[in-house]
Amino acid sequence: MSLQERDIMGGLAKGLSVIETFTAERPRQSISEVSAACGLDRATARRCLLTLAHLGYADYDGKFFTLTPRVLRLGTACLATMPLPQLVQPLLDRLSEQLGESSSVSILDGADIVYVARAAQRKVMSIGLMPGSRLPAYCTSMGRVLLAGLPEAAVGERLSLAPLPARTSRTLTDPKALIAEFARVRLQGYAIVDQEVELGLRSIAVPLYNSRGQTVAAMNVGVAASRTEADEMIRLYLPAMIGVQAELRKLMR
Amino acid sequence: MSLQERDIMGGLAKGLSVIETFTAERPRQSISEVSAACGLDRATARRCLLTLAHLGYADYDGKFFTLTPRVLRLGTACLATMPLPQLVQPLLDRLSEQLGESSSVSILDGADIVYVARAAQRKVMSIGLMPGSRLPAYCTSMGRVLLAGLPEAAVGERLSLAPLPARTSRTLTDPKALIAEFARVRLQGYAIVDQEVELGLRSIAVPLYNSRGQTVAAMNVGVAASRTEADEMIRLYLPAMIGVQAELRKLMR
DNA sequence: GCAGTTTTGTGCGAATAGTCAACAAAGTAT
DNA sequence: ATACTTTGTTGACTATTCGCACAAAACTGC
Repeated sequence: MSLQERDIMGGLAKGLSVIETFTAERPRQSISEVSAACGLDRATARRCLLTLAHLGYADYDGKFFTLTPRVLRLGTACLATMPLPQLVQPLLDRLSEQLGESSSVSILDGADIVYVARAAQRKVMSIGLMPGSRLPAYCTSMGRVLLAGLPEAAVGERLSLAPLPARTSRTLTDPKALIAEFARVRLQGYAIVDQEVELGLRSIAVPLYNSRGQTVAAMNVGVAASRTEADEMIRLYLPAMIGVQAELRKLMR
Repeated sequence: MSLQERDIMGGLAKGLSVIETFTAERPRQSISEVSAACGLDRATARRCLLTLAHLGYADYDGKFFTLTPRVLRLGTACLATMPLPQLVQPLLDRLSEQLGESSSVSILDGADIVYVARAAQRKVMSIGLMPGSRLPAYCTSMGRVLLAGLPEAAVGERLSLAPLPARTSRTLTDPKALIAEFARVRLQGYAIVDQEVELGLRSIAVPLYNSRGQTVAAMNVGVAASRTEADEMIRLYLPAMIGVQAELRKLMR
């Protein structure tokens, strides 16, 4: 065993990767499917699944395994440890009501943004968003604000973690163009994304800082493209967003 | 090792229990704290935590461990496998808008209800609710509907899993009274809870069935006590809720 | 019905993790 | 300053788990 990996528990790592193989496309999996999905030996995958079932994290009908709501405790254990959601939720509710549009807060995880708080005002997106939901960072306004706050080397690394599909005809997918856009976002202090995630949806985002000036999250306002032009968004939404940004900066550690 | 526990992986079980020791009250924990919280040897807890850190599920500053957003992938892996949230969300949005009040869907996990979908209309509760949030089943309208759908033996077991604190002066806490209330709920097909979770909050819930008639979830409408009397809720909200119940029944497998 | 294919379950040796105890380091109280 | 507690780390020994190979069972297509 290698020097630095002396204290790594293989069983735990394998079990967690087994949980992550369950997705919307594969909600019910047999032992072989799981084994193939995460590259484990069938015997090992079987033991992981039986362990999960024994602990109440999975159900087993003799053939297929499914995850149980108990798994949600793991995720909420994490959300609960974050002070950010509780702190921003009231500010977010007020902002959203004031502007009459949906507003969200997200943080970065790998190449994704993860929603941690949301105040929905009217339904704009076809996909349902809720705390814990994920979207790729490169094509979202919050993602661009968060990536713009990272050192350039780290950005390249994150972009290489996942493919950059063109979600709509307007999606920026060229890494160079994206890096240039991040530089622009860093300078102007906000990001606007115009129907790059989904046609008909525009979004503007600003970074959220803690009291030490570190970027800890991003906040956005999303609006139907038919309601507001892209350049109008700056005038209509940005001032109120900057206000929340300043308020939260005082509250965060 | 015993016969049925031959295929249980201790490392996985221990690692998951380590994740669950992180709560809002203990967001940052040292090795010893984790060790004490889940009854593991310090050496074992250390290896679990180092493994989690190595895999990106935790951060380590040399002294304290914190969970990272990556842990959320585990929980959302589960939410994503459930067809229910996607199916009910549009119905819930419509119902909520129609009635002008917040509406939610939840399922049972142990002695808790877990929110899986929510359409917020106005802020009634002091605590923020979102998909993944938990409340004790015994004192919530959705919890009572769900418990009423279980065999009586199972109900007693679930109630004994956790204490039954009186969250307000009106909370039912006597197990016998609760069992009687469940019987009433079962007969009438809905549950009303009047300020037992939180003062100022009333809620009415109905079970949601699949096409085979099994109870798979519960749906509620919550309202400020000052806006609607308890007996008014039946007339104002129940008919629309029954409509959604019938509609969903056709959609669910 | 039967052979071929896929999937699941089970020993066994090799490798790994868990326990316990000792030790070192840091903080606390006296 | 010294003794005492608490905490993190390491090593040795034991027990358990991993992954391979094989056996059994289920599912295919003829």
